[in-house]
Amino acid sequence: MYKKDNISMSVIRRLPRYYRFLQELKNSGVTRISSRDLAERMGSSASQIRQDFNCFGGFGQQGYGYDVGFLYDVIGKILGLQECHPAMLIGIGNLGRAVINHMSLPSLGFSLVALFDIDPDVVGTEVGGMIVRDVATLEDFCRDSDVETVFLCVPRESASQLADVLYKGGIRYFWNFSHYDFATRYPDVIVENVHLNDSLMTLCYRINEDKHPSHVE
Amino acid sequence: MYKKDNISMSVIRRLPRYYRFLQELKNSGVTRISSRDLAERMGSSASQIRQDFNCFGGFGQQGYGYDVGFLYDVIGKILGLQECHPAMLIGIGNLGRAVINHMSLPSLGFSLVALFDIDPDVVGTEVGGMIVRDVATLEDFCRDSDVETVFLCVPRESASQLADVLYKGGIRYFWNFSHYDFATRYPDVIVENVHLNDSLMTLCYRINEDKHPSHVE
DNA sequence: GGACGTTTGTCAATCGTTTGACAAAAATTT
DNA sequence: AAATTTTTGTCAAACGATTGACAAACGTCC
Repeated sequence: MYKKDNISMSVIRRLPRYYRFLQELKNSGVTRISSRDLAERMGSSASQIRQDFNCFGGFGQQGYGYDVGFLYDVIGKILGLQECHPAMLIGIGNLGRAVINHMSLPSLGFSLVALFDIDPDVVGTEVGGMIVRDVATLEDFCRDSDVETVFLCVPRESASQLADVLYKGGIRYFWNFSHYDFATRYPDVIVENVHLNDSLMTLCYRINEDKHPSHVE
Repeated sequence: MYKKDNISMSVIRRLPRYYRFLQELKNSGVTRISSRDLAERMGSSASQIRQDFNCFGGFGQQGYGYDVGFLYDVIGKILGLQECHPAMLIGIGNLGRAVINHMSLPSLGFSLVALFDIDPDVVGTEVGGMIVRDVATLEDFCRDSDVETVFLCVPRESASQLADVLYKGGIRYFWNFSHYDFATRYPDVIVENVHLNDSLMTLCYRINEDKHPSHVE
């Protein structure tokens, strides 16, 4: 597949949203869509949509538009969702369980191969068809497996304690819910942060802005 | 407080991160910091930090830098975290429970005043010191209360069913974990989305990119 | 208190992203 | 089959964000 040299993060972060909208269209039986139509539905611009898709080559046809099913598949391929990156998840609290039980990881390019927790009451129990391991065995597990991805569903302090073990164990890909900053500490890791606090603070700002226009107090 | 006319979202979304780093500095007893120091710790640039802060007025002092405690407080004020926006949360699953039990909402500008779920086994139970209400009573609750904010921890389908009830009930601020798109459907609402799927797909892309440089398959 | 080093606040330059415009290509209509 | 309409792919312009540079202000040292 053709691919522009430098795809910007802005484009990449829009791909999952395109994917979602195309899935919807597909499910509701729509087989073709123009950039203008799609832009209207998504609240973006036709120009941007065409620009984005053309980073990876021309998938459309003049006078016709884009084939919904084809485009959906193409974006899935670009994102690499057919892959199956083995991942481990640490922290079997509510958040960890939400990920384990309510996300379709295989359709997102991952498969969970191990769960860890520190709580003796949780270690040894079954969650999502797997037995939760003791986080004390994490180092061994990292050494003996080829897993490179971790979903980190623990508080900041736990994350800071685990960081070195994970890095030394060869983990390079982090889906990080903690407030621990991996990217600044390890130069060669790839981190995707989900900071619920940050998101909520941003909402707070925007609400205040909405209620008291043009003045910060 | 002074404030530039148009603060860009890029700046706003960096504020919570500044806030977090400043809190750390404060906790470890650091009382002053220069933009250069802070930039180094955060992996950003001194120039950007100064530019960002100066959107809201000059909080630093030449030859000295920034007072950590003061700056921390100022950013808290800018974000409006001293506010206490009443919010309701819908969807008492793992995700909802994670928010209820593990986030310090009062320090993020919110307070939970009502919980809703659709599951008869959950309705009536106590979670986080509150009794879970039946989502069937949502419409009444919206009418009788002045809550304008909802934390939506339900799947897409439930969100689409609730959307109109919420909007008609006067809800205008959404912290949205579902894949339902409020912003494109209601013009005058403020939505802060947390899309776990999108985040994970992005990680998948970046992993593939890392493993097979410069070629998408 | 004067000289020197530090660091901010700010402006301009650079860089990246989004938007607008239009030729070329395909579909559709007549 | 020619004319018209639709729509892409792409290039350039406009816009927005980040970086770099430097004067002015302050702190520190002697």
